[in-house]
Amino acid sequence: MTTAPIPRRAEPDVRRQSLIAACARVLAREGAAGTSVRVIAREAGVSPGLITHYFTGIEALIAATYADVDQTVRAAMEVAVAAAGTDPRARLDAFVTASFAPPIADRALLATWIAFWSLVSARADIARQHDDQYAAYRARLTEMLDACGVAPDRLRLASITLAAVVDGLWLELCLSPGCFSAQEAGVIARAQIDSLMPPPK
Amino acid sequence: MTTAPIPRRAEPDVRRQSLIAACARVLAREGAAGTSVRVIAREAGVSPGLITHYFTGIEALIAATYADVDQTVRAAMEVAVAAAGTDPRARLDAFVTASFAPPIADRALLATWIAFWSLVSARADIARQHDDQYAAYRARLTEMLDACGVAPDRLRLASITLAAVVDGLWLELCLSPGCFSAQEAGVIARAQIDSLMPPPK
DNA sequence: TTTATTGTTGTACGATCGTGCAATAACATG
DNA sequence: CATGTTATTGCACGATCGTACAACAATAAA
Repeated sequence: MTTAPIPRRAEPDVRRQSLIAACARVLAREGAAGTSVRVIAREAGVSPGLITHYFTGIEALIAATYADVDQTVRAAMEVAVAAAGTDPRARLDAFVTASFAPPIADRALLATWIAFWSLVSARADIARQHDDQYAAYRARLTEMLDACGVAPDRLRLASITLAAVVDGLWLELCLSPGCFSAQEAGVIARAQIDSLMPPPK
Repeated sequence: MTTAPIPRRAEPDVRRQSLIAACARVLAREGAAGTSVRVIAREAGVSPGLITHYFTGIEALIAATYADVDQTVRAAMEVAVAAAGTDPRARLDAFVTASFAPPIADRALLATWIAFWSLVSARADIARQHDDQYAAYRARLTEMLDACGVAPDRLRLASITLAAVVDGLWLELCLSPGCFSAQEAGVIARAQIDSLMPPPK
């Protein structure tokens, strides 16, 4: 978890990434209320001024952190899907199962998500970023449901349904880990997929 | 939405409630980042010191606001259920349908929810309050599923499933209102209930 | 080695934060 | 009207906030 010490003078991309990682760590540890420029800078081992140098402000840093987390999640998902082989149903199962396992079901990730959500209501550009990322997520689900033979006129509601189930389970799994297990969440989500499948002929 | 002007000296319960309402309004308008003691006080038309007089701190006020919102939601739910008559399935349908209509599906409510969630990771007492309130919510769902004849050994997963679907739909409906409609959410949730029902004999 | 470039530091600024506390004002009781 | 109670105010305090900017330091080019 601890990052390797970064040389005093780092390449912009490396430093940028280290600031994003530090922001995610602070959000997870302190919560959104305790996340400030100075705390993040200390966490990253740099001076506070450097954050202003790389980002317009702290909200831009949170937005960038959210985008980064989103990309991490997406990559982990695709790895799980690729490992499941070529059967469309097996790939869809792997997709939802991965949603409840590390590194996706993680308190640190949730903290970033929540901090980002808290900006959606007040800032239009953040709201659009959320719309875009969520649309891409549902589009991916739609693709996989289509490959499983779900009828085209049912695709829209089916993807919304599956996204809602997975999100609801993921959220509660992170917020109240003692309530039910990741295994149970997987069972529920796969049963949900069953009920969305076209009837066998 | 605007509250009637409160007499300079109010009964403690009335004043307390007006501070909670002001906190909810500020959370909805400014987001969690812009919610401070002074802003809430100005919104409520009182001096900043009064908030310290009624609450231990701003986090206690947010926790109280969350508890109040939870109670409002619960009351609205029960009204909808009672209006649905005595048929268990009709009552359950009314329960989930009400989740996607005002005053439950509301941006102001969501803002309070998110602000509260952002405190869960960092504060143990807040985490327990969340656990308790969510357990009560699922217990109510379990009751209604039981009344519909769901087998006892399926009750646990069934209630978790339905709670996840409703939560996921509610969350996305509030965050991205343009993505799908409340009517569509209702259709999805009722279809979910269908698939949880015991097979007709 | 000298020069140019630029990542990085450190600090200072004004604003706002949450909180504590004495003073004030409204109401109940006599 | 006088008196006690308490809701409420208004301000001051120290801390922390986000940001700006001049100085510094590390690297590449000449």
